[in-house]
Amino acid sequence: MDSPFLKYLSQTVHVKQEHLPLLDELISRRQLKKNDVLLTAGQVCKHMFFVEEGLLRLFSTDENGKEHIVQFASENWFMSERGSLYFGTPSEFSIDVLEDSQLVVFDQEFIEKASSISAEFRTYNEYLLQNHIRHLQKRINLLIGASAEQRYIEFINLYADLTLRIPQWMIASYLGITPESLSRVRKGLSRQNFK
Amino acid sequence: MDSPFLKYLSQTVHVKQEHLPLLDELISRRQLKKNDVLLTAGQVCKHMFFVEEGLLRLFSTDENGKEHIVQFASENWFMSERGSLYFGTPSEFSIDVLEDSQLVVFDQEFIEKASSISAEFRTYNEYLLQNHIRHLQKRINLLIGASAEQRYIEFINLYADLTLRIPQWMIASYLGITPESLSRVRKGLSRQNFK
DNA sequence: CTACTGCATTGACCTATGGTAAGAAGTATG
DNA sequence: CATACTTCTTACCATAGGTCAATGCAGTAG
Repeated sequence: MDSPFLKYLSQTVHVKQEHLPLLDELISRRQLKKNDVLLTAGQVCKHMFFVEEGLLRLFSTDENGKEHIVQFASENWFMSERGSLYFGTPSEFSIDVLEDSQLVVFDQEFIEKASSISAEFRTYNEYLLQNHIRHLQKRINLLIGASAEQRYIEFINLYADLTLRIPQWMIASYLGITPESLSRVRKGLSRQNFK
Repeated sequence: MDSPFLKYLSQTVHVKQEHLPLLDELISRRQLKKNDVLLTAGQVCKHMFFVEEGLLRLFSTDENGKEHIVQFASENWFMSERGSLYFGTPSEFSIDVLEDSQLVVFDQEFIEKASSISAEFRTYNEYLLQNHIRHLQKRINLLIGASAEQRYIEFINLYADLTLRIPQWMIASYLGITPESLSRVRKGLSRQNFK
């Protein structure tokens, strides 16, 4: 009964003990394998996921079939295509599984119910939205103003743990460059005794 | 009494008539001139602005003194550095005035009070956050996956009105390219009979 | 009218990053 | 163990976009 999600709700979201069982009733869990697909572009996203264990990615596929990674989510992160979930419109993005994963699954209705049950949950949900905006804005600022090398350095500072779990070509995709370019960037950094 | 802001609250946010005077009491207005500065990077952002008339921009300045524009706001748009406003941390970004403007000014406390006075306001505020995220994500997707030309075409489709009011070098800055490059992109498009 | 200022354009040249192809190393699979 | 696959790297060339400098063209202050 002491799942990572309940622990997170209790310790991080500060949901009161008495409310935990009420929320626990409303969620379900899924066990997924590497390469499983959770959302395909064109579908409406009906769920939000909380990663208890594993790793997910949110990405788009362009007209040439190239994938562009918008977001990763590992342990204790939420993942969804919020635009599609909230507005009920088809998603431009897909979500799939990079490592065998254990997920908590819920929907928009859960968020509303949980917000009315627990004021702390409501507050935390707004915190998540605000934080997400801050993060995306910072990333845009890097994309319009910084070199591939600077962006890579930012990435490994921010996601040191993920850097080891994610193949480099996916990091390149997240940074908006090709795997070959990232390889060259890394070579350049290693020549400068970086790391 | 029929200010653009109250009209917006009533018609777009769907705040009830009886709540309008309560909210109106809590705001103030400012009249600003082109080039006035509303927020300087390094300061904590204390306000959110609603543009009744005029045009604002949110931008960063990099170590070489180059400006990178993150966002514009014209009539009936809200502008703030939400990260700094919500978290109380110093802003990486600045806000200034591109055209003589009339603004409604309020703070985070207003948002909370207004949310408790008017359920419609609370709902709309969450809508704004969700919409902002959707918009930023889309922009990131373009920055990591699309050419300067594609991004420019997206921009003028989305902001046809602004395209005429904003100097091209600022549009270039928003797109993450130089003014010279934008000029060449435009030349290329005109050769293809674009527009 | 003249001078000044800011913006857009253009050309010549340069640099960062992309495209392609190949090989090396590691890892999964039968 | 053998094979196939994925990832990473490297080399070579191509290209988008950056840099710098010059020009032209308003708008506007004197």
